[in-house]
Amino acid sequence: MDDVAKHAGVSRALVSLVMRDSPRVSDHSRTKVLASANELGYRPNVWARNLASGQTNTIGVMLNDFNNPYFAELAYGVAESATENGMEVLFTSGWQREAGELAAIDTLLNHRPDGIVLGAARIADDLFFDIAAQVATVAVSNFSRPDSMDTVCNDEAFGADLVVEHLTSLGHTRIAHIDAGSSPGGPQRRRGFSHAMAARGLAPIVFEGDYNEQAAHDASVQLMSLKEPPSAIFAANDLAASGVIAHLRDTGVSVPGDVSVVGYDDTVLAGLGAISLTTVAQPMKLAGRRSTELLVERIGGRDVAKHELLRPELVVRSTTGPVAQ
Amino acid sequence: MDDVAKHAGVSRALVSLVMRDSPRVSDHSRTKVLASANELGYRPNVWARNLASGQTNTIGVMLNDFNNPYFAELAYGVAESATENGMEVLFTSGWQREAGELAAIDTLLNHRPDGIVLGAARIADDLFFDIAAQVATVAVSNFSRPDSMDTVCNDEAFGADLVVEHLTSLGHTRIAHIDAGSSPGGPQRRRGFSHAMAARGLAPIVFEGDYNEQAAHDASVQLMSLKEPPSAIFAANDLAASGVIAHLRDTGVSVPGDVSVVGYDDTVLAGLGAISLTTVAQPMKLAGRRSTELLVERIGGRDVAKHELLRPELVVRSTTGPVAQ
DNA sequence: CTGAAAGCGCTAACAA
DNA sequence: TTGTTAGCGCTTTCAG
Repeated sequence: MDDVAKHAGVSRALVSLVMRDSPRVSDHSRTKVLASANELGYRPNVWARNLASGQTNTIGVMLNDFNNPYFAELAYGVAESATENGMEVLFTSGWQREAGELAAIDTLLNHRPDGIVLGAARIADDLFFDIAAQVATVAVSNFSRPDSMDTVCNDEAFGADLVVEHLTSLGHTRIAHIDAGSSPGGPQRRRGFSHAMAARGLAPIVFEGDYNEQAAHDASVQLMSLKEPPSAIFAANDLAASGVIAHLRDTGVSVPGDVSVVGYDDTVLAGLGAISLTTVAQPMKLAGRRSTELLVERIGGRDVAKHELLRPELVVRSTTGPVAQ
Repeated sequence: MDDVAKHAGVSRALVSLVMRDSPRVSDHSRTKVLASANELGYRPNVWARNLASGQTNTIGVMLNDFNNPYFAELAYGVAESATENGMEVLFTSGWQREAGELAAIDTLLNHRPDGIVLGAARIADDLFFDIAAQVATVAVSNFSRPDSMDTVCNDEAFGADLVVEHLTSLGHTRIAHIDAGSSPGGPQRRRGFSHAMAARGLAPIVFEGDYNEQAAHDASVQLMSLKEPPSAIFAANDLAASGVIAHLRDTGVSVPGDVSVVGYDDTVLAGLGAISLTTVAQPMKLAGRRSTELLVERIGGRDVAKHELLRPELVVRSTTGPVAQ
């Protein structure tokens, strides 16, 4: 910094002001300093800056799983909004294991970001409290509502209702849901489905599954061996829907000719030409944007918790059709 | 730190030694200090530590795209190996755009990790030099070989040869490759394919495509309208293969009855029950592990570049079969 | 806009 | 094994 000051013929304090984008520097000085900095290959040392200022201008994001497009969208939303707010973003992954999540959060906390967003973390509630006590925190897709932190969730009940509405409008009445057990969002989707069916005077058929192909495949086997198999299956998510479709195809059942299938999440695989799955799109990018904004507010001083509920949309593709005559 | 020292009744220096896992501290003092630290909720301030020590014990990873399982595996390998080496990992994404990559690398550089991994970065070669001059760097899946940095690549030619060997052993002779143009790895795969075909006395059919569904779909349309359409198609990657399969299915061509299709990368979508694609698996997790290890060596003082070439494997699923009679 | 001075929380010699 | 003493590179405050 001294070198830059010398090179530009100004004081160290001025260089500091320029590097911090202070408004009270003349344009002339600013360009001069910037030029010198560039020429000397000077890059402010964040550690020193953080140490002195107590701020990082960085937000940390813990993603339960890098392998899930659902989180990729969330990450993108956070990054986009953070850039607009002049902040940087660092990511860690929990690799789908709770121990991994803990380590990931620890890494984040070690680097002391100004705020963190927890993507569908499956850690215990009191750990959430611990974390929120240390740094501004927003939890995404976590339905517990501790008042110490903000949350952003999807309106799962509304999504389930969209699915039921779509299927009934196609004439389906025997509709089955393969759920996600107690995995995050699972209970909400199941409840939403049951309500939506009941509201239309239909009996909800629910089988236990999970957010993966195998569990859904197995549930599908049971489902199709019922005396009166359903004419439509609403799977826990896209991956589960893929498992169902694979099973139906293997057993010579036409999709959507004989049975309609709906997924959830609108991940890349749903859009694949070879699958083309009707599904429910969650606004994860928006969730990411909102998370960043909530964090910025928190950092700015807000101290009451906010809880957001986002509305999903139905994306109709080729795996749903009129009920067979 | 002072508080902890006071609480434990020792010197600040001792606390520092304990926090750094120094071997020359008595077990008695260590447990005492650790207990106090825990009780007081003390967490060493990394900024101060980094500033004073000049080290972060962190490695940064730039992934071109969070949405690609190919990178997720790489990330996992890096993380796993880093943990074993007592280091932490921070990720950024380039969101598939060059400007994004630059920003992502900048964020990483700002936090001054001990080393960085560049996952299939598409930035210019001289930028690589710039970066490698600032910090220990390893480039993954980048075939330029500047001696200032280590590289880890997949043996694309070998992978292409595996595909050709598999298809010819099934009796195919009219085999087409939809390539990835000049995208990373594309030229290598194309060349490997041509060599493998030529080595077996077969004429290589090559159409230009890219690493996405649409480009492959379009190429497939052209390919199938040839006077003598191929009996097997080797796509640039799994996504491209999905585009090909969608087109074939839409036009009533049976896979693999009429035409066999092979992908590349063995991403999740290849394993999907609804697709079940024969593909080439790249050892990306291993690539991640090797990257970390190379970095650790570099940080440890090695100053000659190492370049690694990893061997892919063929994964046979349901989209390839004997040539139609 | 400048210059000086204090200090962020820690590490790294060195001496005790 | 412990205590002491300098910094690490920056921000912040304040008077000019």
